[in-house]
This record gives sequence, structure tokens and C-alpha cells, in this order.
Amino acid sequence: MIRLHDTATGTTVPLEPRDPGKVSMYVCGPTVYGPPHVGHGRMALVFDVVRRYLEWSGLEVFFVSNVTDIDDKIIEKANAEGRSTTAVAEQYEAEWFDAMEAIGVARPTHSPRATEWVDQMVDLIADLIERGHAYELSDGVYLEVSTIEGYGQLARQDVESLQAGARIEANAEKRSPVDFVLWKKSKEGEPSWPSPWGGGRPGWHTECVVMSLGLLGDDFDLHGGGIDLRFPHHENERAQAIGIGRPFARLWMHNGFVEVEGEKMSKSLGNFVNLPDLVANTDPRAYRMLVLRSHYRSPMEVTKDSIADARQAVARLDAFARRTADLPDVDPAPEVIEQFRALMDEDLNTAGALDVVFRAVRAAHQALDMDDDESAEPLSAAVRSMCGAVGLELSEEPDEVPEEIVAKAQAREDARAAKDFATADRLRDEIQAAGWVLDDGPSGTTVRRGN
RNA sequence: GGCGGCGUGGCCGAGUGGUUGAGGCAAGGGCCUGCAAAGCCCUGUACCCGGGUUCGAUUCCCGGCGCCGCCUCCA
Repeated sequence: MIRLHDTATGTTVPLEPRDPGKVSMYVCGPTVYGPPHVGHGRMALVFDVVRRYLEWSGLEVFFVSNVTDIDDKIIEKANAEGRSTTAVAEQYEAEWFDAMEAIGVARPTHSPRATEWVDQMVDLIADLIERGHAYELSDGVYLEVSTIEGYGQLARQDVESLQAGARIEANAEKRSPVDFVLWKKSKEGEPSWPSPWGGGRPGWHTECVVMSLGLLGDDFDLHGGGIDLRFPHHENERAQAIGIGRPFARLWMHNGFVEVEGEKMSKSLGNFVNLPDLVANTDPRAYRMLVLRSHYRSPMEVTKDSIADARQAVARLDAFARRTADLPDVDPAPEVIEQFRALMDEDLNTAGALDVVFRAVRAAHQALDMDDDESAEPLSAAVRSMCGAVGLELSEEPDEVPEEIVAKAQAREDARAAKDFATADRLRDEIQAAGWVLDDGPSGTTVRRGN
């Protein structure tokens, strides 16, 4: 039985899907106004692991993750650069999916764009007004928080304390400082969609309500995102669903932040790391490894050292994959799989689950050292299965080696055969300096990329 | 001010009321190797502080200290 931590109740509860055997999940995706950073990367990896693990566990997963392609920040960016909001959104959406592909995040089943759901948002807002949960002001339509039963559940705060903390709003007309905007009437030159309240655009919470309910239906299973979305974004989504009387997410999952030097990484602090930069400079699997090594709800430190450390851990798995590449496929060792499953089932203890992986790796190496293939085979199969469950791809294929390096490696072979070890060592040094590693094994020498 | 989280060996980071207390990385020693690499073996007085509960606490409770996050920009 899979148990997950539910932010709404602060407890870890069994995952009991609405439709047995099927899981519907919605994860808040990016607002596409800039290149993704490592925080986005962690979020995407965490939920990619959720999805893969659920699938590995035999569940069918229907995974929706949106793209917010209309927003104040996109408008600002477009104005600053003298191009259309569409051009900005398209560029960064493409960058987003490129980066996701690079880090091995599988495409969602659906990735709807906000601009394609504006009609449904207008309907939702009209419904909220009709039911007395929303009101129109000169600059837009607002949700009246005090009319929503249980508002503050995700924030774990009562409305009064939220109010106490509310920042001073530009709009003093609002009935309460905590009321939030559903529809923004557009000013001159801003993108605009028709509505009963005049031309305008949606606020940033409504899209996720209509897209999640629209694509997954009422009472869907999981709703996820970064911990910062817990409040106000998810709270405000929930408020709208409650307002129109529709059962919303059954379980809320939030991943912890990425930190840099002990502080939250954020644009305002200027300490963010772009995901494309990270991917360009290291094996992208290292980042997944790093993400897996901490619990998804804990803060995670990203530094050069932590990445390099994770890279070495991946290298250990690769070396194992190479050594076991030719073993026959057998059923994975059941006791290993069960340990792994027990850890993962309890709110995705990926760090603990990796222990199981690495212990199986060592046990298989030990067996192979004693020529006990029979013991090694199920362990190797288990390692492959577990890595697959969390999306860690192992590279057992030889690397593409440049001609020049192949030639040097051959020359070294010749020198070794002639017992000219001085020449052999000199050639290996050259090969190493070029970033390649030679492994002399019983069945010959292999060349692979260095770390 | 309100709410929440965290503090484990050189680093990262799981976990547990109790003789043998993960794992990865790094370090030292050894085996293997022509030399390496990979792998294997061995080594390293870990649980912020002070009380309490207990036969026994790193693990539970209370207090303190420190760090971090949220309270409508943010994954």
C-alpha cells in the first residue's frame, strides 16, 4: 500500500485512487517567462519520480501539468523586449520542454496551456459570481474569501492571521485584503479576452482549477507543486472549486525548495542556477541522483560539490551496468524488490530506497567476484528494475570514442603486447589527459569517457 | 507577531527506544592489476545543548540555542 504525505492534513495517508488501479494527478507547471532553473528541475523530477513509481507499481497514471502562457511577468517581458506575449511564451515553453527532455522527465499525458482554457475560466468566474462568492470591481473580479468554508486549510492558518500578514494592496476597494483576483480587466495594449466584465485576462489561480477539473474530473487523486504554491496558489484553487461545489484534489503533495548556500534560491535573491547551464556542464543524471538522495519534502542544497558527488554515485551504477550488461534477463531478486518497495511506499523514501539499490550492487559485485553468476543475475535485474522505477537510466553501452583515441588505445595495446610498458603508460596518460579512461579487463580493454 | 520545518561521522544523507547503529562521496590501509581503472576487503569514539519519562534515548516529552521556510513575485 502506497502512503503519501498530504499537505492539507499534515499526515501521511494511504493513496486510495478514485478509480481503482488508476491515478489522476495534476502538477502546476511553469509560467513561461524565462529559462527554467534548478528549482523547477527538482519539482519536475520529483513528480516524474512519483509518476514513474506509481506506474512501476502497476497503476495507470493520467498526468496533467499545465503551462501558464499568460501572466503579468510574461507581459512585462514582452513589453521590455518589444515583442508579443505569444512569442515570449512560445520561446520559453520550448526551452522548458528541451530542459525537461535533457533531465529525462517524461512528458505529461497532457500539458494544457492557460490561453486555451480562457472560455472555461470565464464560465467558472461567472458561476462564482452567481453563487455569491465573487464580486466585480473597477479593475477586475475578486473572490470573496470569507464566503468560502474552510479557507486556510492548506496554509494551516485561519483567515484572520492571513489577513494580519497580508501585504498592503494596491487595490483598496477589495472587501478584504485576502480576497484575490480572478479576472483582470486589461489596460491599453495588454492581451485581452472577451468576458461579461469586459476585455481582460485570467488571474493566475483559475486556470489550474478549470484544467484539472476539465481534464481529470471531480475528485481527482493528486495535486502537486512546489511548496511555495501551497499558499496562496493552491489555497486559492481550492477555494474556487469549493465555491462552485465541486470536489477537488484528494491529496496535496508539495516538494521542498532548492537552496544555495543554505538559503532559498530565488530570483529576488539573485542566487538561482539555470537548468540548461547545469545540464550543459554535467551528466544530467547527476541531478536526478541528487534529487533522489534527499527526501522530496526536505530542502536540498545544490552546489558544485553536491553535483559532483552525485555524479560519482551515478558512475558507480554505470560501472555496475557495464559489468552486468551480458547477464541473462531473470526475475529480479524478490527480497530486494520488497525492501525497495517498502521504503518507496512510505511517502517515497527515495534516499532509503537508493540504499537498497547500492547494497544490491555490492552484493552482485561480490557474487561476480566469486564467479557466482546465479546469485548475481537476480540482483542485477533488481538493480535495473529499481533504477527504472525512479527514472535513473544506466549506461551500459560503450561510449562513442573518437578515431584519434581509438588509434591511441590500439597503439597502447600493441605496446603492451610487446611488453613496452613505458610506451603503453605514456599513451594511456595521453588518453587520460584527453578525458578518456581505459579499463583493461579479462576480455580486452574498453575505452570510456572520464568523469 | 502567527504557522511550519530542520539540527546525525570529513561532506551529503536515511533510520531506529536496546547487544553487530544505512548508503553515497571523500580519506587511509590491503587484495586484484605489468602499472592503472573498475571491483572487493578492512579502518574511522555520528546523532545541537539542558532537563524529564524509561531498566535503557540519537530516537518519546518539556525547555533552550542555532538555521530555514510560509503568511498573496516565486517550483
